[in-house]
Amino acid sequence: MKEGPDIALIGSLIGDPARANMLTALMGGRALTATELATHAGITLQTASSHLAKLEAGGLLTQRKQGRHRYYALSEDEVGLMLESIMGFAASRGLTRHRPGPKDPALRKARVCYNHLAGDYGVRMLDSLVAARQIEMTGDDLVLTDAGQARVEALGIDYAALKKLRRPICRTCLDWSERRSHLAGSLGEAFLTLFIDKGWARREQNSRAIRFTDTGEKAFSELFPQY
Amino acid sequence: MKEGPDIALIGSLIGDPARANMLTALMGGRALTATELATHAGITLQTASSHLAKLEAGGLLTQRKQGRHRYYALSEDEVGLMLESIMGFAASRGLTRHRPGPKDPALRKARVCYNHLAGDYGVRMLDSLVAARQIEMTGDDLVLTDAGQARVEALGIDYAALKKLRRPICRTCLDWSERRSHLAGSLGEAFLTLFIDKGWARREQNSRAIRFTDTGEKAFSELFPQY
DNA sequence: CGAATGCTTCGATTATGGTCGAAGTATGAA
DNA sequence: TTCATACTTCGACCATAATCGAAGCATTCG
Repeated sequence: MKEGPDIALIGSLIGDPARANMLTALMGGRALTATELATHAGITLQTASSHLAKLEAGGLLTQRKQGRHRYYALSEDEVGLMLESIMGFAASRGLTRHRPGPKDPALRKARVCYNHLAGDYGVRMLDSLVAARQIEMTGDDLVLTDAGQARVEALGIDYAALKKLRRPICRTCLDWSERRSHLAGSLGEAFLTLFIDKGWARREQNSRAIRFTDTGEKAFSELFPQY
Repeated sequence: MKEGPDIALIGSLIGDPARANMLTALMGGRALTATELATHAGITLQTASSHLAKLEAGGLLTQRKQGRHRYYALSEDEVGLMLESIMGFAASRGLTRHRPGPKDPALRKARVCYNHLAGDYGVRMLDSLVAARQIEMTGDDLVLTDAGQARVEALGIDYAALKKLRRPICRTCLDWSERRSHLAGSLGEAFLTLFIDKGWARREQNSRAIRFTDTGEKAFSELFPQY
């Protein structure tokens, strides 16, 4: 007669208002930091940390460590579907909810992320490289293909030198504004350096923004077309 | 920034182990009494009553008063779908659950329910009448059609006499074993009386069981074919 | 190397709510 | 009417867990 406690566990995870707000925020499909999620839930960072640990232990969330940030996202499509069905039923009996507002618009286009390009341009660059089969992306792992290596060398990047470094050449980095992956690692740094060296882009003062010149814009669009 | 609390409410309802066990038991699609649900949950009747009131207030359950019993069932298809998605996710990370065992086999086939036929035969009878468009069933309301009225009179039931009574002619009654509706009301009583008068069936001693004779079985199958 | 930021862990407080005993209500049976 | 069954309500107890302050760890920046 002993009934399994599993659906109760999932329910109780969703049942706390703070966690429910976090999950709702993550339903947008973008990864969020612990601090952001704490704000969404209206609780302190300590409490949020506890909740996030529970959600992760319950399999609802996955965590990506990114520098001193921790980005949380829904772990599987199934989690989203489950939440959607609950939200659908809940919506059918009352309360509506509103979407969180947009973010700072200035840095969304292009900015430096430690040492590589991030923002819309960063995401577009990686997307384009993957679409052109110059980088293979399986999950979070990036591998430069032979075609990619040739392309990189043709651009004047010293690939052999990159290989000698202990740092990974290709890494994914979760984008602050786009919340999708862009290219990090030594190759990502090399690309940004290239853009700046060529005079296509330059860093803003007292900001992480990257400003592309007109010729830079044009060259970037030719190098990394959008499909 | 105030996020709606609705999915948290639903989650917390599902999140309690006792309530989760009740909901799981109801996922079989059959209505269950408060006492049965208390047993499934492993709690006392008082506690179960409190839980059931909450689940009903949350819109997950509906209640049907039937004599001194209260039958509870999932309120909508959407509830079942929601629970199914949660169970699917929960199952994908661990515990399995087992189905509750079968019930007393003796009375399942046919028995008297106060004054009318219940059990498998009772359910089959109503199903057949509805399928033949002699009774229209909208929700819990039953209406005898013109064709149904003619059929009833052809069988020798005094429909005019039934109409004079204050009792409702057609009523649904939730079946103890089948947990689906069968025909109650004065017409239900008239049918059972007819079966007994014709010698097709008789009541068992000290039991609520109804035993059909061979000719009764045959006549019943002809009168109420299964589609 | 500090200093600052992002997050976790620990510990204590507090409150929500699950639980059951006892008593009360409603329905059916005798 | 009286008794039995099915269920609800009330009240009190108790355990779980949500919360936050303070301290600790990890990472980046200057």
